[in-house]
Amino acid sequence: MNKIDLDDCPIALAQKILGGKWALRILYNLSTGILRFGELNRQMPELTQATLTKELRRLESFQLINRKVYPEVPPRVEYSLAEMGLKLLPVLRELEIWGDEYKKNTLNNN
Amino acid sequence: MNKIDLDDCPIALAQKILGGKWALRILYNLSTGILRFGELNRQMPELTQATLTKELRRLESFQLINRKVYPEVPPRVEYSLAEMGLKLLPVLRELEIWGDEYKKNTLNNN
DNA sequence: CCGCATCCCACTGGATACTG
DNA sequence: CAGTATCCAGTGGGATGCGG
Repeated sequence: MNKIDLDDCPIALAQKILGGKWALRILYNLSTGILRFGELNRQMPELTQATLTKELRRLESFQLINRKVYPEVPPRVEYSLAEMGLKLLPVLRELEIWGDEYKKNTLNNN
Repeated sequence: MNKIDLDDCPIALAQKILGGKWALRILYNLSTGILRFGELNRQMPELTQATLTKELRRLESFQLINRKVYPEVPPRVEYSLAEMGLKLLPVLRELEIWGDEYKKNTLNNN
């Protein structure tokens, strides 16, 4: 039933995958390079481990990020952008520009 | 408390404003030009009048779209992109490209 | 250190009916 | 035609505690 949307509208697909509250933030953080779980969490202290884990798994299932586990003790897990995640960089850049501009334009209004 | 995010991270701001389930779809439809309420609704039959109204009001409050009411009978209301909405066009274009690409790359995998 | 399981709440957004 | 009003369900995401 929602296959119709996804076929017709790439934006609907994008919204479905990138929607959520954290997806873009996570990808944005990863755009600077590989990060470990704890590092990601420290850059976004507002979300809990549980939520971060869920989001990472979701993004992984959509093949936007890679998850590399090192069989060590203590464990180490590194996240990085996968191919489709890398292709999202132009979007993130434009979005960043827009967000900055928006803040400037609404400083006096809000 | 979330002012911290908004100051630090333009992406968080963008996600807050553009999040939702329909924001990007609506803006995407309006990117082709001015549309009346009914036309918008026809292009997205999956959402109800009530939901569409709410989203339009929200986007208007963020100054992404303009709402022009014609004092006629039957009433006519036209929606168009406002300044900050127009500045979102590059994002929408990149997102569209990405969505199309994503579909291609996942045809055999899904 | 990294993450899973469980529980739970708030809020988004949908259904439906009515109106100028 | 373009809404409002009301009510309600689903789910996204947070809190907490345990485990390898």
